[in-house]
Amino acid sequence: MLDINFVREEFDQVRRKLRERGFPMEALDRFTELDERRRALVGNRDNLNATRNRESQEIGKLMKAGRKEEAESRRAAVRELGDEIAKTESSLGEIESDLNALMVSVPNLPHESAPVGADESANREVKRWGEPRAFDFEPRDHVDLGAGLGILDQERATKITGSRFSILAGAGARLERALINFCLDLHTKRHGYREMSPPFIVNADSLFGTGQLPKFEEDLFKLTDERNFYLVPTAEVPLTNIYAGEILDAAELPIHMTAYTPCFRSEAGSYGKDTRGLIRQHQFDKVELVKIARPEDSYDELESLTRDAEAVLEALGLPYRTVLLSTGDMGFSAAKTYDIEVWLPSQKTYREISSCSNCEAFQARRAQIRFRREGRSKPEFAHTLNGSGLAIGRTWLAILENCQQEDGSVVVPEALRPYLDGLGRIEKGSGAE
RNA sequence: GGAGAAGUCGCCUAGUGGCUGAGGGCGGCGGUUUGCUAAACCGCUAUAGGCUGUAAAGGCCUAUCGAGGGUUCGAAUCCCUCCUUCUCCGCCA
Repeated sequence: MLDINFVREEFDQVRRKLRERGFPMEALDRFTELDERRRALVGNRDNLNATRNRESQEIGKLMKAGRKEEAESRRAAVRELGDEIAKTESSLGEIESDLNALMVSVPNLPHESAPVGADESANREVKRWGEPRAFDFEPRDHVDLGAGLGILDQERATKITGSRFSILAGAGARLERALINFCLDLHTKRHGYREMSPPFIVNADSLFGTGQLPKFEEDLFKLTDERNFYLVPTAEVPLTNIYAGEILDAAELPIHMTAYTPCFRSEAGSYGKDTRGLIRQHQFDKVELVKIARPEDSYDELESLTRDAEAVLEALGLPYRTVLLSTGDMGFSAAKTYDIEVWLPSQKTYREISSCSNCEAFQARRAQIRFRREGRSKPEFAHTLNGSGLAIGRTWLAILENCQQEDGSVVVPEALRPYLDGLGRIEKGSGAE
């Protein structure tokens, strides 16, 4: 959510930046009118309340003094005042809910450094690491490799649940678990993040806080439970909301957290996209990085968070590139986003494996995450950041594809072997134990 | 799942309809005193919104006693619903 005072005072700038993002301008047109009417009604209501408070107190005094008739005669007038307050209150309620609906649907403003453009074609590559391997045979994709090794079973998963679910088996399942532990160890031991194990089910308030609700409900799995519970679409939601509604001490910042969770996404509207393999699943694992930082530090924190995610790929020896997303390609809550894309030999292209964003105060304002500087200053909204470090499913398939051998086996990256009892190569039968 | 108790300004607590538009204590901040500490004493002590105003500030008003409704001229206080926590029983990884 944007600061309403900022929207009012810098309306032209807000319009320009939202246009760069592709936000429909018509939606903004009602802002000024709603905002002005709201303030007028609030003033009105407050004055009426003040009068009523005074009158009621008078009545109290009269009662105490035993002047019952006088009190009684005043009572009727105050009752009418009450009706007027109720009327004002109800028109104010309508305006506020309209204004709130507008404010809540407006995406974050892009940072100045984000390339202006309508879609991913305007993204700017900022880094490339590693050389895509030159194969002396035709590389297979991870579906062929995984099925061939008996470590990936999509058909049976479809039987159990449906499409876009999968079963990892034997060494495939162990590889997934190894990747989770590897990522967590790297981020906790080397990068200084605190490991958290949050709920995998969250309430609607939490999803509102990070920006998934109310606009993107169709992307979520909602429980039929009468409580408004949802499966987590990413650990960003529970982690960022840990400090919702709190005022932190400045000395506590920055907070660096990491967590492994499964992620559940309904992938509504993505039918026909990436239907083959593990690229786009309804359930996938992810190790997430979340930071809560002081505003003046948040862009440095974004750089280091992105570095922390890149470090995973470097440790695994997987070639990647990092792109700075354009204004039109960024997510709802982000002010600036780097996507990290891993090289996939089967597709001969880089595919997203991590997305690292600075949300500035956008989420903090929704979730009321504040901090107080030393001394007695007013609480300020913190900045929140998040990034994948990494998406485990996509890392799993990237390893299969990049480390495949002509015979269909897969050489395990050195860094991962301690997590697999020294297993150096996944070949047929190697995961049977 | 059943039975009971409770949720007040960072913490503890007073408060059963109108000097509570929330009192006290602790903690914190500022000050007085002091060779230095300590003690003592004095003052301050939340968040949000509106109006006004400014170099900053300040001033006035409103709302907030777990949340939301209701009764009333007036609700921390009475009524209803919900949430959370605690205790006991049952079940359970």
